[in-house]
Amino acid sequence: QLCMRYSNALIPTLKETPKEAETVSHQLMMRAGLIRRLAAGIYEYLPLGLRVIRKVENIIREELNRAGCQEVLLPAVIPAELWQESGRWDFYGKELLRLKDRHDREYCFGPTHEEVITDLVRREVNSWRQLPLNLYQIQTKFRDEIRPRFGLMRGREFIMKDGYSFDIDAEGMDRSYDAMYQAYSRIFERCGLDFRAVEADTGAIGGSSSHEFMVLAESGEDAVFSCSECRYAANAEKAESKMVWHEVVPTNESVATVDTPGVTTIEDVAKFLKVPESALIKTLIYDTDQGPVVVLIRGDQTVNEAKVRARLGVDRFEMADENLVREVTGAPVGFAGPVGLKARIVADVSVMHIADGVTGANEGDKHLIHVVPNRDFKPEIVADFRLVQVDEACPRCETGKLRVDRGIEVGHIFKLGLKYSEKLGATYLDKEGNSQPIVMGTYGIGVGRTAASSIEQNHDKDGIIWPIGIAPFHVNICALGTGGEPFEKAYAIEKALTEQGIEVLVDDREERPGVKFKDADLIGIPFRVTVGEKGLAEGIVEVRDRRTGQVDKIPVDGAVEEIAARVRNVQHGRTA
RNA sequence: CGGGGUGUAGCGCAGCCCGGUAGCGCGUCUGCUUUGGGAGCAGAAUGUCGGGGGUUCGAAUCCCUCCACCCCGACCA
Repeated sequence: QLCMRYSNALIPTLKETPKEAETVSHQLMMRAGLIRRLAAGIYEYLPLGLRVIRKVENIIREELNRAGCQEVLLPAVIPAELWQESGRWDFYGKELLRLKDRHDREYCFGPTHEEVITDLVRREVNSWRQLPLNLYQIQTKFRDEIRPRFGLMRGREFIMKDGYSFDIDAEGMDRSYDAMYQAYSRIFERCGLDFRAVEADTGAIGGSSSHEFMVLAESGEDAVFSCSECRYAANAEKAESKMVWHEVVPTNESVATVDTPGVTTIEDVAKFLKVPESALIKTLIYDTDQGPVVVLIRGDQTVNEAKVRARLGVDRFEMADENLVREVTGAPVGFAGPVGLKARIVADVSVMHIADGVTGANEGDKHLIHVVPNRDFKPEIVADFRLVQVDEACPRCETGKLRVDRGIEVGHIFKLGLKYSEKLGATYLDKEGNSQPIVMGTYGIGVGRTAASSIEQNHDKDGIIWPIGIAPFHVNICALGTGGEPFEKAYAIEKALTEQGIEVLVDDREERPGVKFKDADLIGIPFRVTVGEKGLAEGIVEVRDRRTGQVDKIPVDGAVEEIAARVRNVQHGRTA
């Protein structure tokens, strides 16, 4: 639908900001009449909002189809058996919306579709000749989030593009992954977003790589670390930094016990014993599905639980409660240490560079001093388990420092490997006739979130400033007055522009000019064309650029060509 | 799930402490005037005061309870 008349369109703009809306994108989506809320995290898409959503979807379709992907549409309601087969029925938790039909058979409303697509592929794909294959869909998902917020940014029901690649081997998967990386970059560019592809944590699956596409915005829920000099970027869970370790000479003194009555925190112990926090060996007890694990890190550093989780390959990983701490260490919380501890111990690299350490004695109100790693205790694993901090050195280049920004995750690509194909038995016959597991990748884009993050990046005090690629219309014609020549002229321009494939909203309401201008700014269509009696008397109409605010008077004759040219210019990335 | 908060007209809010039968601004409708940045005047409509229960002669207001929503936290393939 190329054109719309405002007078009979449902565009319920609001002068005031609904109090439920906290972030700019949520506020403006409400005020511009794009969405309305039905329940927590569940929204209605109104005509303008839907148009934006469809624009994003179509950009996704074009780029994915160009990259050789095929669109499918899978069911939203999925039988429990498939999820039980993959093991996620028990694992996914409360986020999974579970349903029962009239026969009491169990289903879930799909939050993601690895199971369904893998099931389809295992039934329909048998030969290496059918691979590689890359299938995607654009569909409504449901995740029963603990706390939905920020409008479309974190809804429970949301529209997502999810895609899956199937290859004969890891090299093929890498190629598919790279193709998606490129396609995603083009998609977000066309959506007019300032984004970064950052390295992401691969979770307990381990080994494979993953990137998140983050839109930089103040309101972002995720931290993005990036290098000031090179292209390194990673999310907080994955980020590494280059630490400089000084050569240390371990103390010759043997371990000694000191009384530290009631002194339990790192800060207090350091103060009490008059040593820097970096001399302490912080000892944290975790409860995991592999049993208790003791994690050591230097006192001035913070454990990155995601790194430990990934390295150990555990699924459940939480801080031990008081009872478990006592069970493992024999002491109350605050006096744990690795020396003589009969437990599974892993350590961050930082610990191994402590020359003369202090740690808990596994006995109430006592600490140990002169502790030397590898002499007094030996961790099972030494690795990078540290949460990086701003201004630390970039792990990739020599010169850069890490900075941190807020980001909104709009896309995620992930090398799955064999996880689902093995669980569900998705195999193919290779050239030698041997059965091989299919190697998979999974790729997602939050469609509504992409639209919302565009608003976060493109707005001013008056409203939204849509990038032309996802704007609900290209041109907003404000016909001033209540009819007569301005309206006739506006309709004529509308018709001519429409014939050239340009999308036009004509504001033909019986409203004063100010009202139309305010709404035009709010809605944020890239070009506003004002057709009024005054202008027509001079033989001109006005074209206003929403982003720059610049107004140009152009002759009525030839106005259509001029407007069309400006739209094309912006569409092709040239400044008007 | 823990902590905090809010539910009164389509939207934003006052009234609640100190019970007396519901109000303001915007929006909506009608008429007249107006018409280049959210008009003016006149008139009008609109509420189970989130639901249920209780106290009371009388409850938006006090008490109990349930629900919804928002914020912070923990959680998040």
